[in-house]
Amino acid sequence: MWGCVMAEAGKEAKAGSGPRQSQADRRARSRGALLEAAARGLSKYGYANLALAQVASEAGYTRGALYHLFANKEELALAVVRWVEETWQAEVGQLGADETEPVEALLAIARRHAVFCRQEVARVMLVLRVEFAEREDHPVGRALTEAVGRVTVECADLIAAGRASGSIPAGPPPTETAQAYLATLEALGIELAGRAPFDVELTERATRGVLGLPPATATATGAATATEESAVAAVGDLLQP
Amino acid sequence: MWGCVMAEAGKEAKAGSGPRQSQADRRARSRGALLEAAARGLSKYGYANLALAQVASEAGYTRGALYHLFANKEELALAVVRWVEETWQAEVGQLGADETEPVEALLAIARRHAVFCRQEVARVMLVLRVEFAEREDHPVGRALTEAVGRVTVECADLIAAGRASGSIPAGPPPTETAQAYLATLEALGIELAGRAPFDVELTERATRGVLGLPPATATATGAATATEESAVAAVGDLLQP
DNA sequence: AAGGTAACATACAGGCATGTATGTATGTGG
DNA sequence: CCACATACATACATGCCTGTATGTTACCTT
Repeated sequence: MWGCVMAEAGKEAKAGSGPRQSQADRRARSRGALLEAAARGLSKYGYANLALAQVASEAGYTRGALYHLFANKEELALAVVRWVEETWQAEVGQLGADETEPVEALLAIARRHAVFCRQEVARVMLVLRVEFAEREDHPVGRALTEAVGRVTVECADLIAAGRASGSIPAGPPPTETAQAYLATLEALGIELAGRAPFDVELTERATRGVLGLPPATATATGAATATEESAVAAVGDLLQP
Repeated sequence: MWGCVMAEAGKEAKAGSGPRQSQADRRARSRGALLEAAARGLSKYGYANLALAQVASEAGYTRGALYHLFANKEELALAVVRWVEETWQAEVGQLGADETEPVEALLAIARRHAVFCRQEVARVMLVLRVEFAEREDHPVGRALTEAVGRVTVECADLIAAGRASGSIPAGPPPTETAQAYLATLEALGIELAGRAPFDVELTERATRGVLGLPPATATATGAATATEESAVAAVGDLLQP
């Protein structure tokens, strides 16, 4: 939902479409441009190193606009976190409910996540999580741990269901396995971002390993990724660097 | 070599052993205590959020001592990076040369790395790498990319050798596979730190997956980890939190 | 034991970024 | 068309942290 707003919110959108525009439009455009610039800045420099003057500048504004749209630096970061979380949930996490088989859901999430990470904004969550992992006193840290906690529970449930149905072999407790699954996803997504098509391939390999599944046969892998690739191609177009 | 110095360099070491101590001893102790405090601080707060006053305070000194032992904040961080890298190489990476079989070397490295990560200082590399990944203009960023690059080459060579000998199945290029292998190690080490024994178990699972190996049989895993555990137990004692 | 030097502690100066207060232009409603 | 609110820009105040300069204590040499 936010994606479309963000996608068209660029530098030229400010003075481009016409001299007459409603206040709500101006506000939405400005907010979107600033959010996107903040997301890029956060993924590049992290929270502490992020200078709000540069964020506003890259969005085509000054700090005045930023402090008019967001209460402070913290609120800006929280808004970015919420936006990325919603986008991820809509583009990737949703598959957890769609697929009927838990194993297929977990593998589909893994593949889509790898594609999702081809956008540079995917780094935001990792960067902030690393920066605030040991600092849960900070509101941003709390928001992140809560967000990750929700996803972890979903994946743990999928793992437990898969084990109950026999499609996933036994192993460490579901929570720890889910944490390992998500950590692997995150790390590989970042590390191999843009190195298509190996990002998807290696992500699936690692995922299968964590879940205790044997390596996929060449034909099965090819078919699965091929069908996923086409369905997933549009994800990368939401935010083109 | 540095490890022993660091291990005995605590707050009480300053005034404990006796009023008479050589200048070199004082310098080494102070440097060690400051390095350890800096490593803890970096892993908790990152580089930008690290206040040198707090580092010095936690080590039992003031900023004056710190600036006497290290030229500036940057040099301090670089010293921490070098120290962690040397420690890792001695305790974990060395296995790459010891083991004769490439596969066994890679799996041994993975297991030992999981144990290595039970120390909180292991987070330092990840934290700094995330903070400086997109900023190679910074000397700390360069030092990190160089350090990671060296390890990546070693692992890529091991993977290539294993594939040549047939013990590792074919897959993505050795460099990308090595990157995925190391990223997985790093992420799981951090995420599962302290969750023994699942950290080792899940790390080995993910590693086998990345390399394209089938899941280890229960007996093989137990035996391997059992022998490793005993040989590796001492590693965690180098720096007890 | 006394001068000298190294190991620190304390005090001072400067920069950079956040947050706020004020000013200006553009849309909005009667 | 005019009062008003909203969207922004500019200017100011504040705080924290780095880096340096100076002072004090402990050790080393002869």
